[in-house]
Amino acid sequence: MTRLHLDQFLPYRLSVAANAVSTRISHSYRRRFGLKIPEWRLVAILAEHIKMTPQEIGKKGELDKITVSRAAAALIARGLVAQDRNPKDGRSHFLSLTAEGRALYDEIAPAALQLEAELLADFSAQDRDMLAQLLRRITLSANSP
Amino acid sequence: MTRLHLDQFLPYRLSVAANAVSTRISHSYRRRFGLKIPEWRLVAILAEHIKMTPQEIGKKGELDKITVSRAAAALIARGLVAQDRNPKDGRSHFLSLTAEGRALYDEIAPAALQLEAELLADFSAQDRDMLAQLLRRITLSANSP
DNA sequence: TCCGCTTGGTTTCATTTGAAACCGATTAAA
DNA sequence: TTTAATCGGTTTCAAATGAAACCAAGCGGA
Repeated sequence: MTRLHLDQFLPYRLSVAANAVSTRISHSYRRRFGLKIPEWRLVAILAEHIKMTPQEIGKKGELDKITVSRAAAALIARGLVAQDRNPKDGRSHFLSLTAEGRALYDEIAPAALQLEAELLADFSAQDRDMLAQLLRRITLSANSP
Repeated sequence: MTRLHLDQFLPYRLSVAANAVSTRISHSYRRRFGLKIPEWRLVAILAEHIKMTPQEIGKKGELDKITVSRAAAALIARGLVAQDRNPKDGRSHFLSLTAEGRALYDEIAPAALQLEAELLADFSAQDRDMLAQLLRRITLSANSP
């Protein structure tokens, strides 16, 4: 039987990599824009979709409903996100970026891309595609019980 | 300028993948062996190294000293890990697995490998190597500046 | 229509996490 | 030596997270 070596154990390597990237990034977002990761995700999703219910956002961004709720509350408090009534369903509501939210996004997006570019600085285009694809497969695999 | 699409944004994909794998795994460890991830890491490291100071463990396993300290305390309380004085330095001490800790490890290791095998079920050997290598590079890259 | 069941979202509470303060032991400098 | 700075590790405190309870609003069958 193959012995277990932590160094070569996928869940370990994955966790270490994600952690390294995520702390690097989150410090940057936090410091420069006052956003936590879920808040940033929510902004990014709304920037791509105009108008969404919390539930749709959660599904799209792999955030649970508690997280979405809290991130939205924080962003609304800062005037970056607005809430509309959902005429179809009184329990729910739509979220969207305000002009101010959009402006912040327009400022963050290039910074985010820049940071990604730094991380991937010495990856070829093939490497990048490969990595993206492998991560997607792992995600599927981990989610399919 | 390339637009930002969350779906294709590396930090996002990486975080989603790591999260999926990690929640899957941590539930399993927790339920079956009563271990949290850092505790499991500590056990795995001690299984490979016999005797180590908390500091060495932290370096080896990418755990900060607080985390190591707490994991060790929990494991010692359960009788899975023992503490020896470090004759060279009175501030520090050595940690090692007890017989009981070793026995637990011998039970977990195959389960961990099994779980990894499931996650990687439809990955070729090349895919696995590629993934491992890419993750390592990303980690370095994120930690470097 | 009424009543129980589900559903979207929020709140509460307990647990986890990380930063900074802390403590005793060691080293370096005077 | 004595004293100051540093270092390994632990503790404390505040913030972040997740599970479960909760609250309306909608749904569905009698």
